Amino acid sequence: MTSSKPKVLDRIDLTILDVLQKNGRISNSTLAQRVNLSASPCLERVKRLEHEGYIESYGAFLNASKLKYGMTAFIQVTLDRTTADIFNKFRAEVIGIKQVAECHMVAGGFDYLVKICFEDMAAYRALLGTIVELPGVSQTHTYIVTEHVKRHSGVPIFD
Amino acid sequence: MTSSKPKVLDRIDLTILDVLQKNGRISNSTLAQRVNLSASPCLERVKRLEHEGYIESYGAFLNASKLKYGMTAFIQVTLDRTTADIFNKFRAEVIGIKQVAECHMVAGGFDYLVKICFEDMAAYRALLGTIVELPGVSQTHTYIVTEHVKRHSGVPIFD
DNA sequence: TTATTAGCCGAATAAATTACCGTAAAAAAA
DNA sequence: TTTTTTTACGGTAATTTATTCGGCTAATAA
Repeated sequence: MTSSKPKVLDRIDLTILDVLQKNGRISNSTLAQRVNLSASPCLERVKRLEHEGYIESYGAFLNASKLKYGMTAFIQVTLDRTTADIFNKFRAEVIGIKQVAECHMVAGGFDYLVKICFEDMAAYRALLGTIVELPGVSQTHTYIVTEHVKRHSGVPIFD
Repeated sequence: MTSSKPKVLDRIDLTILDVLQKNGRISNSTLAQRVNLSASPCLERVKRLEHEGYIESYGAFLNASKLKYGMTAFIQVTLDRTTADIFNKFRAEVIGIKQVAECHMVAGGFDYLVKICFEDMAAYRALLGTIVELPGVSQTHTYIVTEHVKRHSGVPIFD
């Protein structure tokens, strides 16, 4: 037997996830203090949480405004035919657009909700032109974001 | 003179941002190799990028499905009166809801676009009930996410 | 009870972080 | 052009951290 049992996460595991989600670059020794463990079992738990897939990756949150991507918009996209082929082509191409921060297929009125980031209205027009030309796109509607009320709040750990 | 000049980011700075955005927990020494610097000037640059606000924070991306928040939806929210007071109250309360992953004020048809995560439809109903009761809410429309085509792609660094 | 397992601590060592200094190249001033 | 100043680099060394390993303890199962 190689696989380990699907152990339930205890309070310490959850605290580790909560801390790492908010401070991905904390040192293991500091993390250990936070959860009242010594360094070795703490590191063991972090490794386990990574290997079991609870932690998918680590990243840095950058200031988009300082990097010329200070504006955000959501574009509702409707495709003209809902065949698997059309969907696949659209997906493949939209993923390749760097300014597309997110793209979700949705139920409830249109097909895709695309979140984009860009510098100014000129960049927006160019980007919209690109998206309108994607395979199968029949109509779009844009909502420009005027204020970020809440952003990258992670997964709720302690309710 | 205490403040430093607003230096333009060079290729090395941009590479550092690009790498950290995708791998927030990389060690400084490995990062230094990637950008062909020794450890000390590399660390200096990272610290500078943090202090100048290019890097806002670091985080871990968790697997929401394994943590009982596998479903996502976007809720369009319209408020009944558009006074500053109503907006402020709504903002203050929506921020406090843990399952609200994002909330954006938007122009183009309704007032707020709220992204929520939840476990199942029972949890969704409870959450929608909470949101409908928030100060000033007059109507909502929900789009359930059926597929994540693209997620947490960061800010484009190299176009 | 006894064996087994899981999970912890602490020590030892390897590695990384971080501050400091000397140097060289580039920029600014003379 | 020459000198001065600034900037950014690399190397070194002290400190801190990561990581491995052995052994202890408590809970569980036989």
